[in-house]
Amino acid sequence: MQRSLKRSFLRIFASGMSISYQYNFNEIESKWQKHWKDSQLYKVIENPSKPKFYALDMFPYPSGAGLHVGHPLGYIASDIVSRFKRLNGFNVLHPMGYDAFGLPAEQYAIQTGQHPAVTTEQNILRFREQLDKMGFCFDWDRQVKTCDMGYYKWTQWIFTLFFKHWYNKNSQKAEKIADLILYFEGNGNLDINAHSGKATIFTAHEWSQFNTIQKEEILNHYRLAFIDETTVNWCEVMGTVLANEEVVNGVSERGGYPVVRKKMKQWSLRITAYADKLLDGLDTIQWSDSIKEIQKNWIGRSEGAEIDFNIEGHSSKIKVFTTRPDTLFGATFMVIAPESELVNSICSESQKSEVLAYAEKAKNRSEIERMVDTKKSGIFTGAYAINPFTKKPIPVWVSDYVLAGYGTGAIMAVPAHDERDFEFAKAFQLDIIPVIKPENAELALPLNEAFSAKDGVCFNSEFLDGLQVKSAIKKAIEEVEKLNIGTKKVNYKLREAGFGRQRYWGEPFPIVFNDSVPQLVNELPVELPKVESYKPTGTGESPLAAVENWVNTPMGKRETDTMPGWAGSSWYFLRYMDPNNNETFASKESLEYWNQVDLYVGGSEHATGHLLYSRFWTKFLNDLGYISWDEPFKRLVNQGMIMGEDGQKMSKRWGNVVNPDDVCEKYGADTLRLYEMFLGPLTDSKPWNTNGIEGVSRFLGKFWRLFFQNETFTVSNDEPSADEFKILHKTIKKVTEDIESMSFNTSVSAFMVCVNELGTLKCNKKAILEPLLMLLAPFAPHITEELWEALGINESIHKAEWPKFNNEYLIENSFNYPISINGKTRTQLEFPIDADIKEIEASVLSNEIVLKWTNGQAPKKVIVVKNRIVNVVI
RNA sequence: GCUCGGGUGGCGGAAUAGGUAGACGCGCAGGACUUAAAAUCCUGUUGGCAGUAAUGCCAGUACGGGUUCGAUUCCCGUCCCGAGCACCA
Repeated sequence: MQRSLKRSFLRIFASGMSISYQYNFNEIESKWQKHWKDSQLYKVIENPSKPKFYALDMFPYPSGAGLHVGHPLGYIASDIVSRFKRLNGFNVLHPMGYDAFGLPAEQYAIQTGQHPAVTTEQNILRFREQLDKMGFCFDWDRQVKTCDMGYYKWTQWIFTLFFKHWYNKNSQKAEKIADLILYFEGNGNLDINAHSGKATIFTAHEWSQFNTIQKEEILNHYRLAFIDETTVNWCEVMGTVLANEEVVNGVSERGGYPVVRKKMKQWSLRITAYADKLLDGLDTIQWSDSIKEIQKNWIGRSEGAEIDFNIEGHSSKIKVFTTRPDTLFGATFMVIAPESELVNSICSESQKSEVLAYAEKAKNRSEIERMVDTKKSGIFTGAYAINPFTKKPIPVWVSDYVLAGYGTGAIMAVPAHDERDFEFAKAFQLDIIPVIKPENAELALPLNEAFSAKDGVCFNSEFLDGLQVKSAIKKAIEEVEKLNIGTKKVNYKLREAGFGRQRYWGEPFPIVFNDSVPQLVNELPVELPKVESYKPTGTGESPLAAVENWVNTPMGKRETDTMPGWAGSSWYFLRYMDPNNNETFASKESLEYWNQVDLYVGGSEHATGHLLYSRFWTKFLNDLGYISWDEPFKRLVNQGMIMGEDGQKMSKRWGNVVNPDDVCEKYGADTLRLYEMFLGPLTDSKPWNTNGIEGVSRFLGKFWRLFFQNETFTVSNDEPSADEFKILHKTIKKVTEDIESMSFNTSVSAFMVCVNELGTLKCNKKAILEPLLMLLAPFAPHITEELWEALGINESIHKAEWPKFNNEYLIENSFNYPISINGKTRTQLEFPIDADIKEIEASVLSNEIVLKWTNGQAPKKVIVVKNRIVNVVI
């Protein structure tokens, strides 16, 4: 009695108001959200005395549907890391904004006539309201919206940089077009090693004779932003060009109208200049293997040779790309793409009408037809090429299995060693001559499939006979180069990035045309004008084309296409560093301080779009010296999808959408945050489970009640016991490690274990609960702040210092060994931590359960792994 | 077809420099408190067999092999699921 009276109890009343035994999360959360906002707790300013950490979420497109519980998953994870880093002494940049240009807002405008700016703003307000309820530590002063003029001014500015630069393969850098022109004036272009289009060779004198239009045509081949003839998805019924995602299975997503491929002139960015850098850079960043793999495949680098084939009776040649020059002796025919210019020029008179008819039909084949019908089709041109090694004439065919856009649009066909060529040869009874066989075996002839393996030996191949494929490739290229008919060559699947959209709701180009010569507009921004109608013009031009007083300027006619959705998102991570700067896209100092994004969280669906383009723009800006690094995102984590309770994708269509507002209302934001983390590993897809949230909700209730006795807030100043310290430090260790490895589900579990154990011990000691509050603060910022205040601490818990882990509390003096017989655990025995192995062995062998198994026999072997396990082999 | 992931209780998932499989939570069953309910707390919960019970034995991490004293973890083969690419020469 005397002792218990002597125990000192602290009874603390937060700011004169007693803290309720009931955990009123709604009250607590709105109280602190307001408080944090008023006190600008999350305001971030550059502070060179502190190390920085940049945690970024992929900014959302503000759709009309609002957020469902799947959207904030990644935001919660990055929020936890941000808060954790801040508590560990980092100055953390954790911003949010909106990817606000795009199709859905425009579609909505077409239907309702409401200006996209208006509906976008409404949607943003709704998003903001939802985000605010979840207690994120975003610095909203740094918000960016890609559709703001103050933002897209700089998107346009970056475009002007692309326009004003070319890629020099010698320096491996983008350089000024102005300098290139100076060079042309003095030297022509013979010695320029550029990543460019097909520019013809000219001398300095010839250059001086070209007129402005001719000069621009040439420069267009060099510019990194250039006008290109590209294939677009044209929907005749809708009278508009469609984006790839608007075309599903060859028909328009809306209405299901047929879509054809149509050539059109539009802006492109010369991303292929950066193909190698984009590939090599992957080795320097911490991204998931799958995303790296997707980008690798997308870039699709392959090494081989380009070889010219003479055509009998023609002066022109057929240039082909092949990765297997070692099989040249087996090339028995050639195939050119239907789009190839050679189709018309080489085919014999007798074949002409048939060939042209085939080519025409193949060119217009829709995607859907191509997908359904993979049988080989083709037609003989009547022309023969000469195999440069065998000197034999081989027929030239046209077929749509050869793609115009890859390599040279023509191939040498080696049916014996390529499956597609084999199929074609079978269909049209063409010669199949094997030239590679397995190392220690003969090929079974006649072949019933192509032998395409790359580990084999050449035969039937004169000077290549007996060589392994790898060395034969080398030798064949040497020979081709000696004969002056070809050269070593690297090819990429990566296409130039189409940069024009025939749409209204996007960034206007800072371009006017004067006699078809594009010129930069110097005054930025070029403002997006208001229009009467958002409907497609039917001509394939954007609705801007109808705004005559905007299109026609004293300088010339404006470009009426707008930039694609990915323009604004390719550099937004830089703007957050200095979002309100009117002088430059971001100041040198802020760029240098915040530097690369340390952690980027977002969906994997952007693997070949946004994530590739951002890397491209970063490398380009690095070339120009605007930024000092050449990869934007050091570490990338792709959160998984949260599916509906029925296991299907969460969507209005299935009626399985869970709204985070409702969850916050019913359980509180802290519970929502904790539950989303507890569901499973961040990167996995997993279904939502309404029952599951109860468990997390109960946990927070238990946690809250640790601070109460007899329904009164009561925390003791007593010194904790060894057990209590052990529980705390075990949790510090686990949670710290788990946050670093982004294993949030297991840290929530560690909290539950900790609270269960402290509950059993009825521990209410300040020395334990105070550090525990800090551990939980990144996950559940409101409840911890409330209890922190109740402990009488004035400064916010989110400005505190992360608890230090002390291993001494975890040191045990004994270990409970699992004792197994033949690998199966049969009992357990406790031994001192430093017990002698011999003693353990002797003691184990005399144990009665072990004796039962050994049955008096001496064991074959006894394995003792110190402080791990004992295994007795009998 | 090719490439990359992944298959663990009724469910979400823990545990891999090889060392007690199923942490934590849900669900379910039983119990305490209550006139009752809610809330809260306690106990049990991989399957099979045996036993009144404590408990014991057998099987078990998609399937079949292998390496090892010991395999969810490493190796080989098969099946299934998911994602990406898809005539790229």
